[in-house]
Amino acid sequence: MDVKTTCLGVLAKGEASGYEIRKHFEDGPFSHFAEGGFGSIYPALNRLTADGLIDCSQQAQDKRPDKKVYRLNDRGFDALLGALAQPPAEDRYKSDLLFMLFFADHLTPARLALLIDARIDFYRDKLDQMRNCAPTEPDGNATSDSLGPAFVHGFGMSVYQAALNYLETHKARLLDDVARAQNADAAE
Amino acid sequence: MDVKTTCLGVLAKGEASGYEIRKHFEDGPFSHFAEGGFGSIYPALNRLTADGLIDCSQQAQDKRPDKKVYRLNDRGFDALLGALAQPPAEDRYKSDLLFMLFFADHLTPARLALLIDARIDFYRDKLDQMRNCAPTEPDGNATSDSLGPAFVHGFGMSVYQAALNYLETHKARLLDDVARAQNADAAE
DNA sequence: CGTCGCATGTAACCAGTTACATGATTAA
DNA sequence: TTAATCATGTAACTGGTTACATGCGACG
Repeated sequence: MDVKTTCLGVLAKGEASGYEIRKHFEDGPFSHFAEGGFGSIYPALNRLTADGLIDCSQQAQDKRPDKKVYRLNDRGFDALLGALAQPPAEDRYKSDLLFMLFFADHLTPARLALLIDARIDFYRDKLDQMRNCAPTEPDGNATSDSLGPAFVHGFGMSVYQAALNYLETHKARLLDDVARAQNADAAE
Repeated sequence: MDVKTTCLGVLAKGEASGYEIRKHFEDGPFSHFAEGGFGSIYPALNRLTADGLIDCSQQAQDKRPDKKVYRLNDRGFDALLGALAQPPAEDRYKSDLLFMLFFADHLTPARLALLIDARIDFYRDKLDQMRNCAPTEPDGNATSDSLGPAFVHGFGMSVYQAALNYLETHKARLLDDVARAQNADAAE
């Protein structure tokens, strides 16, 4: 599942420019399981246009480059369905932070606290942000096409919440244990 | 944080061959936040040897290629500490499954069930496997160098458990809602 | 006066994946 | 007999990241 397919997915939810697509990857409902920078999105969009899966309508703007708004067409929609019918690749998760914390005994408690606090803040912000863009309508009337987004949104929040809880409840203990172990070492 | 650094990390916990390192990425304590296949590990190991960060002792074996066991040396350890002192890159998580579930309204309930059940099984297996290789000693005596691994291990289990719980508790509802929405559509 | 947000793109680079090459042993 | 485990490696590919290029408006 490459950037091209991901773009198809974003466009299936509504027309957008390359710039807006990237925002979806960063902040929007796709942010916790997809990624892509300008350097991959713009070429992908050009490729999809050349392949006839999306249409582009140029909108002239004052003192700015033309805004190119892309819209999924029927062939593009079929291509998306095709990707959806494929067996999914395994999730991939990579974390520098966990790698570092794995070697907690080689870090000072101060640095550990810094690293963990930064991540706690990150999760708190992320959760706040997600609470403010829940995909279900305020009146509770879920439309058929918000079922998936709502499910995925809830999944993301659960996982982030679990991560946050873990860090909050185990941080002090880790700091403590590491400090004691290092004092013991120094005393030897 | 590239494969070279990750290999350094694995070797800091004990000598290993390329083959064994890959197993650590797949099953071992590094499996939930690091990855790498043979095609990246072997070149990385050769590079680290050339750079003088690890030492290699060849062990002849019957009817098999020589087993090359690598060991971290002082320079390699310093390099690891250097990497640990760097600001960590953001976590990256990519999930085909979540992307697919996002478009639940375009999938049949049968396929949704298949996808979700497969993932439920995955998390159950993973959690079982993790329970059987907890980094704390059975007697509860944590050594200083198991503090980090134990913390990271606990983190991973919490997050997997949260993901599993979510899928288990919300699966039926999603299937139901999607089926109803699709029936309504067909009736129109 | 700086930097963030808007807005698009290219080119070089690089890291990692995939496929290939080899081959014995053991369990299903 | 088929697949998995052990065991190492190379070469081609591919995909995405990074850095560069351009430029105005708004906010602090």
